[in-house]
Amino acid sequence: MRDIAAELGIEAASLYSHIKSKDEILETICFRMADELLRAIDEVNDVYFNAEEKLATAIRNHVKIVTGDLNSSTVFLREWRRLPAEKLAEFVKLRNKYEDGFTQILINGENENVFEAPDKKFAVLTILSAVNWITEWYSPKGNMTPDEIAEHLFRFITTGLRVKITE
Amino acid sequence: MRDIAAELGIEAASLYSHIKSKDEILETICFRMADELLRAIDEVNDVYFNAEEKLATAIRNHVKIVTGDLNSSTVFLREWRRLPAEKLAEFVKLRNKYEDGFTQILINGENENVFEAPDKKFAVLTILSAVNWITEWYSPKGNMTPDEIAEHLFRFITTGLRVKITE
DNA sequence: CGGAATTACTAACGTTTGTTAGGTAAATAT
DNA sequence: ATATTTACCTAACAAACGTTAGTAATTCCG
Repeated sequence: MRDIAAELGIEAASLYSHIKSKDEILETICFRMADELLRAIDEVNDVYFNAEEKLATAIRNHVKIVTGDLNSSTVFLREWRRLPAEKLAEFVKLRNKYEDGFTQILINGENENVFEAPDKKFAVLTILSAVNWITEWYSPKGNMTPDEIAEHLFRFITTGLRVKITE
Repeated sequence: MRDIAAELGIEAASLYSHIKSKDEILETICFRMADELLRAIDEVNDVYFNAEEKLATAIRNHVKIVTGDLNSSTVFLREWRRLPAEKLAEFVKLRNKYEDGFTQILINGENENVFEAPDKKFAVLTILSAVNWITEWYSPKGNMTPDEIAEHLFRFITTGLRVKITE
C-alpha cells in the first residue's frame, strides 16, 4: 500500500479515502479482467460459426485484453490465489467457464474436421499458457503489435513449427 | 518462515540452525533448478544431431525437471523476481542462456528444413510458456505421466491443432 | 464568500515478518 | 562417563505492513 501510494504521490493512509481495502483492489482487478475475458469468449461462441475464425478471434481478444493493461494483467495472472476464500472460489468458477469457452471452439473444430485435439483440456491449457505468457515478455515498445502477436500465436497453435509441405 | 517451520514441526527460529536466511532458500531453489535445466539443454545440443530429436528431448527434460519437484518448480517460476539484485542479474543471464539453447535447436531445424520459425524468440518463448505452465495444472495424481505430457507438448508444438491432411 | 464535501495529512495501532541471542535438551564423539 | 556438537526452544527485536481515527487542506457549490 505504501508502494502504491508512493506511485501516486500520496500517503498510504490516504488511499483509504478512495478504496475500502487492499483486498478490494485485488478483487476489482481480478473480476474486472475475468468478466472482460468471459464476455469476449461468449461473444466469439455466439457470433462466429467457423471454428478457425472463432479461435483466431478468441486469441486476438485475449491478447488485446492482456496487452491493453499489462499491470492489471500481471496482477490478475500472478496474484489471483491471494483472493479471500469466498472470492477465490467464485473466481475459479469464472476461469473454468473461460476454459470451457475454448473447449467449445475445439469441439466445433473437430466437428468441422479442421482441428484435432483428442485431449481438449490439455490443448486448451496449452493455448492459455501461450496467451498468458505474454505478460512475461511483451512490451509496448517491442517490435510486435498485439494483433501481430495474436496472428503469430494463432499460426503457432494451429500449424506448429513443422515446415508446411503443401507450401 | 513460520509457515515453513510449521510444515516441519519446529519453530521458525529453529530454521536458522540449518539455513542462513530466507533469501538463501530462494537462491538455492532458483539456481539449482536453473543449473539443472541448463545442463539438460547443453547436453541436448551437444549429443543430438537431428533437430526434431533435440526438441523432443529438450521438452522431455524440461517436463521431467518441472514435474520432478513441483514445489521447487513453482517457487522457481513465480518467485525468481524476488532474488536480491545481484543474484537476480546472474539468474537472468542463466535464463537467457537456456532460451539460447532452444533457439539453437530451432536454427538447426531450419537448416534441416524441418522447422519454420522466422521469429525464433517468439517461438522459443511460446514453447517455454507451454512447458512452464505445467506447474499451473499438473498433478502427480493426474492421468498423464510426465513423459506423456512431454509427448503431447511436442506434438502440439510441432504440428499444432490442425487436422493433418497427409494422415 | 461561506459552508459542505472531498481529499490528504499525521499519528498511531495491532499484526506480521525475518531474524538474533541465549539457554536447554538431545545426539554424537571420545 | 564426559565433553562436544547439534538442534530446538523461548523470548525478543526491529522493520514492515494494512488500516483506523482525528485533523487539516483543498475543492466544489449555492
